[in-house]
Amino acid sequence: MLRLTKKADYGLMALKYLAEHPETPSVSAKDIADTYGIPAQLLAKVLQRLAKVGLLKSHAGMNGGYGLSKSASAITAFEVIHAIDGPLFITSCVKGAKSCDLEPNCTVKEPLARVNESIAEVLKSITVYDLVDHETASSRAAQLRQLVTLQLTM
Amino acid sequence: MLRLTKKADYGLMALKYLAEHPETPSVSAKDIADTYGIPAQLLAKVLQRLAKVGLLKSHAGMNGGYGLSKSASAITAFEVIHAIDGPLFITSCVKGAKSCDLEPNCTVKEPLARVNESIAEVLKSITVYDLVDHETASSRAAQLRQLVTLQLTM
DNA sequence: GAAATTGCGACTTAAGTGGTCGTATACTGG
DNA sequence: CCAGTATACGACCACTTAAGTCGCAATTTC
Repeated sequence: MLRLTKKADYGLMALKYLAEHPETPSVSAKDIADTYGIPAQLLAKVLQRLAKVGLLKSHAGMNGGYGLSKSASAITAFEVIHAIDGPLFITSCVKGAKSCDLEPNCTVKEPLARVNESIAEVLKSITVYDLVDHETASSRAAQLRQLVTLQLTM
Repeated sequence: MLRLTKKADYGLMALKYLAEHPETPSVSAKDIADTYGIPAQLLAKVLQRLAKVGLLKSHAGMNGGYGLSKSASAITAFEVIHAIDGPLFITSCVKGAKSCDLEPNCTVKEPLARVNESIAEVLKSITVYDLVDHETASSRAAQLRQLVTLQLTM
């Protein structure tokens, strides 16, 4: 399967929304949730986590809400996903510190760790800015160039 | 999270095992399961799926079992994962044909589809042969070179 | 002080994964 | 041709995780 959680989706959508509306300094979770038709309370929790790790700045009270705490181009998809879903491991055995408990030779783990790295680098190369629709060939090319560089220095 | 299922892990481990033991033309699911201490019946089902899509050839009866149906270097991790876990989608909304039902602007979907592509290419660049431990710098370099090429032609 | 909004924990429900069981089928060797 | 070994396959259960809800406290604005 290898899929993102909906929470991560929601988080990315919200960040994209904020990046697209720089004129409004603070948008409430409810406003964003209504825009996309997603559960407000669930989105609220997602945004709270993003605020907790410093990707968003929050403001309680009337006309409060959330705003990007830094430039959209400085926020990577990796940061967002990591903040919401925790560290990503492609292999199911490697969880935190404890390695494959009973199986001495989960021999596939080590090679797949490198695949994991590659995927992480891909996600690190995508920023919230990239999600916004200035889908030009140039931005795409720059993105790929960066990816290649990262792969080679891995 | 973004993790593989254990079934996929098992499948890759089994294929690696078969690649490491070319002298035995046919190995039973039970033998492989015992080697790694994984549930035999579960592995059996995994291998049955791999046989069904043609990655393995199976042989019932005494001294029966499974064998690679083609060279280890011709079997990609992508094929294996796809056969076991089905198509991989990084976004949770895009499932099969039906797109985001109620949400008209799941605006993140399209950019992430490209990320999905990249990940698929990474997995396609890893073969069962690569999983076997001839962990030399040269094989690693070749692998990266291939990856870069794929990314650039995406 | 009332309304709006974040912050946070507990809870419920739905879905997916991991694993087991039973049975049918196919092949091998004595 | 029979017994043993193995694949093939569907149904089923248990457990974990994800999705979503509820309730309440704290904070800010008007």
